[in-house]
Amino acid sequence: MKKRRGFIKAAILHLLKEESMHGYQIMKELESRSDGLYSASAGTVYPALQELLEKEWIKLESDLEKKIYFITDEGKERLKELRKREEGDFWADWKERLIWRNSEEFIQLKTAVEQWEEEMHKAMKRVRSNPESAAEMSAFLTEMTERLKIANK
Amino acid sequence: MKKRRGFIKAAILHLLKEESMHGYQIMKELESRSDGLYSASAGTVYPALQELLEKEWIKLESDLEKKIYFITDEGKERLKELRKREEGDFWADWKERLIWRNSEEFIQLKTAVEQWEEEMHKAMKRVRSNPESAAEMSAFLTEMTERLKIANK
DNA sequence: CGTTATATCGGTTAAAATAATCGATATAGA
DNA sequence: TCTATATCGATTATTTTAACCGATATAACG
Repeated sequence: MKKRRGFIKAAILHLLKEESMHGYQIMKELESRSDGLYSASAGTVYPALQELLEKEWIKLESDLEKKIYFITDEGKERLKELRKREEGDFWADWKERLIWRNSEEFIQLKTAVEQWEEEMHKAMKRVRSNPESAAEMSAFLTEMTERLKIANK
Repeated sequence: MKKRRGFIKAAILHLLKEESMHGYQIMKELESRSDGLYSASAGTVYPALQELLEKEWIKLESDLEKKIYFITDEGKERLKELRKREEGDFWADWKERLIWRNSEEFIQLKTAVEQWEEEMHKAMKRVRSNPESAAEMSAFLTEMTERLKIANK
């Protein structure tokens, strides 16, 4: 479950499989399990809870002032299907991804890629209005590709 | 009108503004106006004609064995709106784009970009599984970006 | 005041869906 | 062979969608 879409709903199902919880508790638990690397926003959790309710994968315990959510049998089945599709430990894998995404190395790399792409965009525009520069650009990219190939070995 | 979607329909409207035509004639005219750089496929033209008919931007002349399409007043209005949005000569601009896209320079550049992107994809996977190499990758990209900035001046 | 608890909003981003186009193929008539 | 019409499924590019983010709000309790 590496994709952004649906991840929070999967995470909620995992948590509720362990024990019933308040929405706020879910938010806090996600933050806790990520060692603070992820702050779940209410804007993410509550709509996800709403959708899981509509699907009846989770339900609310009755007659309480505070909303406690629990997982249904249908929700457990869905979760089982998710587990089939993904190997490894859900939480550990997630944390590993978060650690990477919050690392200094990743942040620098991301910035470098963005800057590169911006400059590439300008270069493509330049080539479009000045086609003579295309050959130079091809040569440059070919050289860079070769260097990267060596590094990729 | 640089986008792929809708271009053929705009081109058909332009042609029919000049004179009524058969579908096949439209195909041939497009090929002719591009000096053979573009071969309009029937798979493109006939569905486009069908859609323009449904919108009643064009109509069929009546009682003929062979289908001759002509532009309606509504079609002329739509064409006028298109003209407002784009400066320059429709056909000349198109041909210029085709010449560029069929040029040796463009083809080489496109290949170079594709190969670069493929190698970048591998590099990103490598970094993901070996985060120590991220700093090296960032440095590489930063160097490339600087070189490209100089060329973009 | 901070924490627990619930909720909504609009903008951004990433993913999904859509459909235009391509290229191949077919039929028919001269 | 050329003129003329049409369809198909895969690929590609574009558009649409909606999940998520971050901000904000309300309320109750200690």
